[in-house]
Amino acid sequence: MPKPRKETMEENRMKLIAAARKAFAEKGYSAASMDDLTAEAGLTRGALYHNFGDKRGLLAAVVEQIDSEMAARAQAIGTREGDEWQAILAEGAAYIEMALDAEVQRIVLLDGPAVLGDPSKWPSQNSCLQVTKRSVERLIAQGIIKQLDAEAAARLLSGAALNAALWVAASENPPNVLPKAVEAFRSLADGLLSKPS
Amino acid sequence: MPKPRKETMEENRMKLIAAARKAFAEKGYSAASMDDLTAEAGLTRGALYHNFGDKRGLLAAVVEQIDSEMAARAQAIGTREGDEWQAILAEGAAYIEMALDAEVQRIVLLDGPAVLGDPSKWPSQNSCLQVTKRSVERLIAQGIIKQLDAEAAARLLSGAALNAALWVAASENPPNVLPKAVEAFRSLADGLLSKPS
DNA sequence: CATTTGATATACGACGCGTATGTAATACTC
DNA sequence: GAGTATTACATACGCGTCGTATATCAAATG
Repeated sequence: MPKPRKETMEENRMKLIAAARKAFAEKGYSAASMDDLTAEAGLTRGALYHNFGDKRGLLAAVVEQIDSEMAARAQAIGTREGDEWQAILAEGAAYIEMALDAEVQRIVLLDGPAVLGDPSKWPSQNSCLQVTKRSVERLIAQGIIKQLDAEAAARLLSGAALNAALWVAASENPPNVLPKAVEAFRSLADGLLSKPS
Repeated sequence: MPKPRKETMEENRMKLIAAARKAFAEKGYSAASMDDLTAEAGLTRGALYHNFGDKRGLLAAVVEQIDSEMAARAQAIGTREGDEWQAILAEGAAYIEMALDAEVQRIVLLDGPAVLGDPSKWPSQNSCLQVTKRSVERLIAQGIIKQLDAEAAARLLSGAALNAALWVAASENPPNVLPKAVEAFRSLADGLLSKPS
């Protein structure tokens, strides 16, 4: 009773991605060795090149996984809120907190853009951005925020949030400055409102 | 009459930095070869390692140069404006436009953070951030914007601006989306005002 | 059961970084 | 001003890594 082939291949893909997540987060993309990384997963570079093409392909797969996890989490947090405006604020705060995780920071915020280019061109299309863009579009339709380009507004919001997170994480005492960052973010976001509160 | 030593050394430093700017901008940091780069400057890796320690050191020097150029330009643009609030808006727009330059983008926005870490920990202390932080502090003192943490607000503003630029640059038709980004940035910034206009 | 497909392993070549050592010219010291 | 020390830069080497080309071996297929 041999194991079906598709199955083991998918297992291997997951093992490689998992090992890559760890290696990329700990050593950074460029310092992570593919030999070490694949050995950690009990495989060799052969499997890696067959599945992902090259090192960049592997990074793209890892980024996509993390990005979609973040988007799902942000959306879940957003939909818990009563109104749509509170939802987008909560999403933003959630991004800031998620980006405090070293894995997210190193892989998605630092190495990702440097190696893969701007998030708007990623294969995964950057789920996080998609989510906030949808939120912005709904808020514009409802007349709650100004008639801006939805993509621009989403991009600025997310950029502000993620940069805030980088700043918090690099600070001496992250738990201490995190609330300041969130407060500043919420203030900034208020600027999008058509009727400022 | 031999040339003074300090002088030729400074010349060589500048030649290396200039060559590095070009190479890093064109090929990206990791793909830029130090052998090629130094040859372009009429030197060898010996000079490079003596002057900058390692490849990262060279990147740090390049980043510092570009960053200070950007800060000077932004400040010049800011002081042309009548009141302080208009000044900071103009600075933000200036950052967006400056970040459309491939050199700035590739070196300062992408490779810089990935290789050197968060800008707040750069040796140059990131002159751009310093400039906007000062502006924010003055505006807070004047009661024009809310009583937020100046560093947080500066960081968010700059993050929004620079992310906007990345988005614009990656778009199909940059000249077309640039005004949208600037408009969105100005709206966002309004959120910092203590008395929204 | 024979054959083919394809997923993974192995072997190879090339390149780039960092360091250790060499060299020559300038800057000190008496 | 001659001898020495300093040091800016060049050269040579070793190590590690990536990407590809080839080999192997198990599973799918007829």
